[in-house]
Amino acid sequence: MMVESASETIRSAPSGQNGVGSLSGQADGGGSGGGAGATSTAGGGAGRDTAAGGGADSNGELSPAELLHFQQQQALQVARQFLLQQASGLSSPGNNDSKQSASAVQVPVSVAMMSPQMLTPQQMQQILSPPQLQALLQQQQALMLQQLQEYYKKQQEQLHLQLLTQQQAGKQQPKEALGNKQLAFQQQLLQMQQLQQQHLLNLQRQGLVGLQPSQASGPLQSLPQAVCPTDLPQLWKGEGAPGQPEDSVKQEGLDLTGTAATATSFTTTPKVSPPVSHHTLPNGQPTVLTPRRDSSSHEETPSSHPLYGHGECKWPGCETLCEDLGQFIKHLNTEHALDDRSTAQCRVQMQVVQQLEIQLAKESERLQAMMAHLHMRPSEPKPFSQPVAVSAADSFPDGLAHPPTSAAAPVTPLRPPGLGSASLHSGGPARRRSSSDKFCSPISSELAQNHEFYKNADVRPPFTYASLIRQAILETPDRQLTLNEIYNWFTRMFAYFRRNTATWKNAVRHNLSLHKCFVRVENVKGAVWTVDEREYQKRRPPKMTGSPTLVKNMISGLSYGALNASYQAALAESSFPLLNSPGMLNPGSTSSLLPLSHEDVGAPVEPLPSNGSSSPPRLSPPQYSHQVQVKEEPAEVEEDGRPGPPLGPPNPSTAGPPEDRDLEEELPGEELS
DNA sequence: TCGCATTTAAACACGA
DNA sequence: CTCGTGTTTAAATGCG
Repeated sequence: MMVESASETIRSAPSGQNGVGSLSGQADGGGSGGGAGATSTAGGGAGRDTAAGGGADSNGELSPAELLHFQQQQALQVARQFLLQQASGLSSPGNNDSKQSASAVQVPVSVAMMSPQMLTPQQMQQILSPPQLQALLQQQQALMLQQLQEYYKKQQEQLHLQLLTQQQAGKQQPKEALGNKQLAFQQQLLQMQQLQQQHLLNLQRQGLVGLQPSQASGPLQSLPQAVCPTDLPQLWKGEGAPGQPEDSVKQEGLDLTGTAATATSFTTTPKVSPPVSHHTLPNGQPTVLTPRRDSSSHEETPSSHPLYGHGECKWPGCETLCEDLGQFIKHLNTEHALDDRSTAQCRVQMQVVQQLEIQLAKESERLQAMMAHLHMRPSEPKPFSQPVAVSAADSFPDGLAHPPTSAAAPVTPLRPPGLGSASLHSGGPARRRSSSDKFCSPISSELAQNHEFYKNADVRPPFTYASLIRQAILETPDRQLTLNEIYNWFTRMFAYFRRNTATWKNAVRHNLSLHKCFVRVENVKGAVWTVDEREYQKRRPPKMTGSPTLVKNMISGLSYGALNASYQAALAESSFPLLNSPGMLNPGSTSSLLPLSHEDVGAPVEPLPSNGSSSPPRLSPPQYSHQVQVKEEPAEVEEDGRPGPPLGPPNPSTAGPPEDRDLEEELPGEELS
C-alpha cells in the first residue's frame, strides 16, 4: 500500500486558544525568524512544587575507607563535570551570568525567549530554521547540563562541607535523636529526586528528553509519586527547626526548578548560582570540589558558608537559625558533627549525587542519540561514556506536572521525542502539509512512538485531521468507527483534543464529509465511518519519480500477493472498504499500539529535505519487507467505484469478516474517555 | 501567481 | 426545541 502520503500536519493552533496568540500572526514571520517582539517570557505558570515523600533509607556509617572512597568519587565527579562543561561548550565554568550569551549557540534571543512557553513546537519549527533549531537544541542542552552541573556542584559542596565539618568536630556526638535528621535527610533525597524529575520534565517539555513509557526506569522510577507537593514542606518543617521556612532543600529546589523553568523559557536568569562559595574548607582541604565554577560565586564573602544561608542552617532538615556565621559554625560543629547520623546522611547525599550524575549521563546520551538521529551534529562528545542503560527517561508522570488535560496550562512547547526530525523540518505552526508528508514520520509509527507523549502533552499532533481520523479507524479491529468513537479516540489519544472540542469536532466532521476516503456506512446501529484506503492514497499524488509500475509490481509481489485470493474477493464484494489492514500484514510491526499504516511505510524517515525531495520512494529494504510503501501507485488505480480490494493496501487478514462484525464491537475496548 | 490541501468557522438539513 | 450527525460553503493560509 502506499504510503502515507498524506500526513499533513495539523499545525495551526486553534485560533485563539492557548494564549499562544495568533498563530497566524506569528506564522507569517515564518522564516524571518524573528518574531521577537511579543514574546513575553512570562511563562510560566506552572508553579508546581513537587514534593517527594516516601523514604529511602540508608544508614550506616562512613568508615575511613568509605570517606576516602567518597572523596575519590567526588573528585571523579568533578572531573566529569569538567568534561561535561568542556563538552557542552560551556567554556567558562566560572561565569554563570554570561552563560546564555556565552554559549556558542547563536539563537536569537527573542526567538529563544518566546519559544518554550509561547510557542508550540510547530510554531517554533516554523519560526526557526533548521540551523536555528539546531542551535536552540544545543542551547537547551547546554543549559540543561549547566543546571545539572550547578546542582551537582551544590550538592557536592554541601556534602563535602558536611564531611569536613564532621571530621573537624571530631567525634563528639550530639545526642540528638537520629530519627529526625535522618528522616529529613531521606526527605531531602526524595526531594532531590523530585527535583531531578522536574528537571527532566522540563527537559521533556523542551523535547529534549524522550518520554517513552517503556523507558521509564532508573532512579526516577523509584520515586514515590504519590506524595503531594504540600507534604514535603510540612515534613521538613515538622522536623527539625521550628519557625523559619526551610531553606536548604527548598531553596535548592526552587533554584533548580526556577532555572529549569527559566531555561525552558530561555529567559534564564542565572538564578542558580548556588550560594555556595569557595569557602576554604575548615580542615584546609583544598576542595577538590571547587574546581572551577566556584570562583564565580561569591567567594569573596568570607562570611558565607555553603550550609549557611538566610540566617539559618541549611543542613538537610535543619533550619536552625543562626545569627551569624560564627554561631552557625558552632551549630554545625555541635549539631552536625561526625556521627552516625551525619555520615549516613552524607552517604545518602552521595548516592543522590551519583544518581544525578548517572541520570545526567543517561540524558546526555539520549540527547546525543536524538541529535544524531536528527542529523544534527552532536554538539559535544559524550561527556560520559558510562554504559548507562539509556532507559531512564520516564513517561510523563501524569500526576505531576503534566496533567493530561491541563487546559489552562500554558501550552507546553513539547516536542515529541520521536518526532524530532519530522517536526523539525516539516512542521510549522500553521499549516504545512506537504512537506510534512515527505518528511514526517509516518503517522502510525510516530504515534506509536509518541503515544504517551501525545496522550499527556497538550501538544497538537503534527498530523492532519484526515490522517488522524484514518488512524483512528484503522486502529479498530473492524476498521470502522462511529463519529462519536472517533471523537473518543481523539480525546483519548491526544491531550490536545481534550479541549477545544467544538473546533476540532467540527473539523473532524468536516473532514469526514469532505474527503472521499472516508466512507460512511450505514449500520444497524447507525452509521459508521470507514476508510477507503485507495482514496486516501489518491489524495496525494505522490511525486515520486519512480515508475508506478515498478512500484505496483513490488506491491503485488510483496504484500498484495500475499493476500489470500478468496479473502480479497470477499473484500471486493463487501461494500466495506476495509482495505487496509496494515496491522495484519505485518504482525510484527513496530507499533503494537497502532496498526500500522501505509503511512508508516511510505514516509521517509529522513528528516533532511535535501535528501530527497524528488527522490523515488525510499523503500528501505527492511521496511519494504513488511510493508509496501507505495506512494505513487494511487493514480493508477481507478475507481472501480468501490472500495474494493485495494491494490495498495493489502489486508491480508483483515481480521475478520468485514461486515458482520463491524457492528458488534463498537468500542475496541480501549475506550477510556 | 495559481492551484491544491488543510484548517476553521458557520450555516443548514435531518432525525432522535 | 435541543442535540448530534452530516453536508456544504467560504475564508485564511501554507506550499509547490
